[in-house]
Amino acid sequence: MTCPCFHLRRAARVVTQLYDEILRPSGLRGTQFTLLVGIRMLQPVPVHQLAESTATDRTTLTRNLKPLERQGLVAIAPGASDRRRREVSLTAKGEDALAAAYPLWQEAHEIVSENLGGERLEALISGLRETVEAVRE
Amino acid sequence: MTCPCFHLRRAARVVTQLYDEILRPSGLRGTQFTLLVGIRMLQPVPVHQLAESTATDRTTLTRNLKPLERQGLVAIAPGASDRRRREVSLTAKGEDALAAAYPLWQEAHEIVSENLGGERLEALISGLRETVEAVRE
DNA sequence: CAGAGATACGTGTACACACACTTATATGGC
DNA sequence: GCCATATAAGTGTGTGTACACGTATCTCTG
Repeated sequence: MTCPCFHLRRAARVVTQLYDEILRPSGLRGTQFTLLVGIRMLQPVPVHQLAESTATDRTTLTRNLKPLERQGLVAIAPGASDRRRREVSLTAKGEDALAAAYPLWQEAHEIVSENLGGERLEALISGLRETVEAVRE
Repeated sequence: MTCPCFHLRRAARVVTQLYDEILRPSGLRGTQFTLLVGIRMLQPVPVHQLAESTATDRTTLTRNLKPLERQGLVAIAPGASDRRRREVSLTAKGEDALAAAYPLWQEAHEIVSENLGGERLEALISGLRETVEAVRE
């Protein structure tokens, strides 16, 4: 079987499990780490823009933000100029959590990079980028 | 950001959405289609072996089989030689559903293949296979 | 400036995913 | 044959994912 849907999901499962395991001491999941990084780059950012920039469904993002908000890692405030918007930012606690998790994230990255080979990893990520662009128009 | 976990998950989301959309008339999700194909190849297959062969957690598989069993597409019977096992097979209805969905699956595959380019798709899938092998030992 | 259409967002529902924990059955050493 | 251990599987819980639908707010046209 050469089904891209199957292979993408399977690889995502395996790699996510590795990241979750390594990141465990930080209390963050892999998805949560990357979401916090995304917020950090764009903050304060309305939900729809965060959804667009991560190719996540808007309603999924609402749900994914829930545990982070509950833990006090992100703050969500109504937009000043447009009251329909809800603008997401990191809290100080969120910054700290990200900083604490960073070495673990690096460790996970190195494991993947060493096991797969740096060049192959680069090529894979390029391929994944191209795939997103190709499928998403 | 060159995080493999992020890029894998993002690409998996985008491609899964495409497959789900194209497969919709069949009533199957992309994951369900590939799971049925896996069962078809190995049937009758105990849950743990199906989990191993798809790199899915065993408990995830139990849950994923639920809707398929409810729709009567798969049958799950206690193992004859080992009563701990529960052996999974396609029903006739499951075979039919797979056959009906197959042209749609082909269509989705062609869209990805044409948009990305056949060679790139091949390379991507090889990279995904290698990734699973590399991370999984 | 009123109302139509567009935009931003949340909730209900259902599936996908996995860890911790528990139960049932098989196996092998004694 | 009995019991310790290993193996196969399910459930509880929490997160990740998205579609259908409904609500609030904005914008733009008449």
